Amino acid sequence: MSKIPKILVVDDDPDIVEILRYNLSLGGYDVKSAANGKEAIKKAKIFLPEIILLDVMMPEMDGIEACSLIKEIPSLVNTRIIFLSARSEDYTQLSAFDAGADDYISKPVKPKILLKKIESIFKRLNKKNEEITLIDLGEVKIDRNSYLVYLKNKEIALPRKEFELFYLLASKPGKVFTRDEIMGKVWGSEVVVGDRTIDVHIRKLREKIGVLYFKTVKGIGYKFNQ
Amino acid sequence: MSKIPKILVVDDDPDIVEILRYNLSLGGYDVKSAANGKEAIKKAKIFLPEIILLDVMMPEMDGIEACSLIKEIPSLVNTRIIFLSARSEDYTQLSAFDAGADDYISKPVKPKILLKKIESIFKRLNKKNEEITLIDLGEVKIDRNSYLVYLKNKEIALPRKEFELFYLLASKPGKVFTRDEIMGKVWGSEVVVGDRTIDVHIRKLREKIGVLYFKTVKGIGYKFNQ
DNA sequence: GCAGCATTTAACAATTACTTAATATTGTAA
DNA sequence: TTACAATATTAAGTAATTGTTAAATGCTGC
Repeated sequence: MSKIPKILVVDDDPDIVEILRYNLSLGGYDVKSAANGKEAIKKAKIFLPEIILLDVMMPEMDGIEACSLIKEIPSLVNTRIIFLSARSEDYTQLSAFDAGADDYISKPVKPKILLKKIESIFKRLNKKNEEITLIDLGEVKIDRNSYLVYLKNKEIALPRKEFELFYLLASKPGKVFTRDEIMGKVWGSEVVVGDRTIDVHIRKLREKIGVLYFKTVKGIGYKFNQ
Repeated sequence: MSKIPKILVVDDDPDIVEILRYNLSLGGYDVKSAANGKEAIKKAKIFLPEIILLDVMMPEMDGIEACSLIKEIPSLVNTRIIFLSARSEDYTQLSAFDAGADDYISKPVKPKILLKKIESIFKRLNKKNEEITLIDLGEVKIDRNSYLVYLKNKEIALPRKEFELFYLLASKPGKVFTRDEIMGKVWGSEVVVGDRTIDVHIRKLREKIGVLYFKTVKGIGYKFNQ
């Protein structure tokens, strides 16, 4: 993601808008604001924010209604909406989620929590775009949704690391993944584990999926062959 | 929704009652009125309105007290209550919501705003009724309306958290829900509870519904299997 | 304020996943 | 072919996650 993430803040109380705007700006976001539901919808259409912070209680059009309307605008279907409210009862939460809310923060808003939430939403957004939930190679299928692998329609459950490794290799059949690449993507670049760890996992995969699928390229790494 | 929506207007000032009655009638609603809290409760029990407009300041029994009492009447639990008040301070709003109010309009009431609010409440009410309240997987049925679970036609009552967890997992059979996901959707993302809380609830479900339905995906989360 | 249930915590056990270490085997370049 | 570095194979050790209980805490209706 290269662009600066955009956030629209909607609250009828200018003080709250200012506090939020200040904190979010510090967090490096591109912030705009609106004072009510109507204005929010108008501005959102032009601004196209990734996230909208929406007060539940507002004059004229309340947040829940605004949320419903926003969710119906095609260019904003992927916009995440976070509600702000003084009440945190189940009732409100429920109708908020019915209206299409993605998260919920109760007032008074603590800047740290807010920023954390926003960050985690962006992380999720980016992840979603990268990830495909199903790799379908005919004989072999890998379903991230259920964390299952299908081999000739036989269902196989794999432990996490094996699954991730398999998923990585199968994401580009025929491509050779270097050990460094595998290490970085499956284990994370900070984790330090021994040389043999990858081999052992490959072995497990060969055992469970079939030897011929996993080709060693000596000195380089491994590749998956259909 | 085929019936004409019913609204009960409660205010000690006959002029205000008349204005509201006039505007709401134009809006196509079936309107009745009461002049104080006591009368309101009496009439509400018979009239069974979907919405009650309740003045906060009234002689004898104020709106907040009346609201609390109304919310305790079983046949009126689904009735939405909108407060009317000359004051719009936070203080009033808070105690109104504590009493179970669903919305709030400050006087002088602008007919347009009033009608819009009412309309949006009805829209929400209807939407809720339309929404899937029953998950039917054959052997297993989960009914949101009654908060009951049917297992091979045997009725099982679950406590709220267990129910919500079950409902979430069963909403997408086969999908693995991560612990974070479960936490966010069942507990709310702000709530902080210990690591073992989810496990304990899963355990209860396994105990009551059956072990084989709930699959652990170690390192990821849980999924429901039919 | 108390009874009864719901929910959470905490401590520990059990299980599973992951890593390592030791050794064997393989592929390849000289 | 030989030497040797890279990889394979095991089994065992270690770490991480989840399961289980019981007890503590919270909550709700009387």
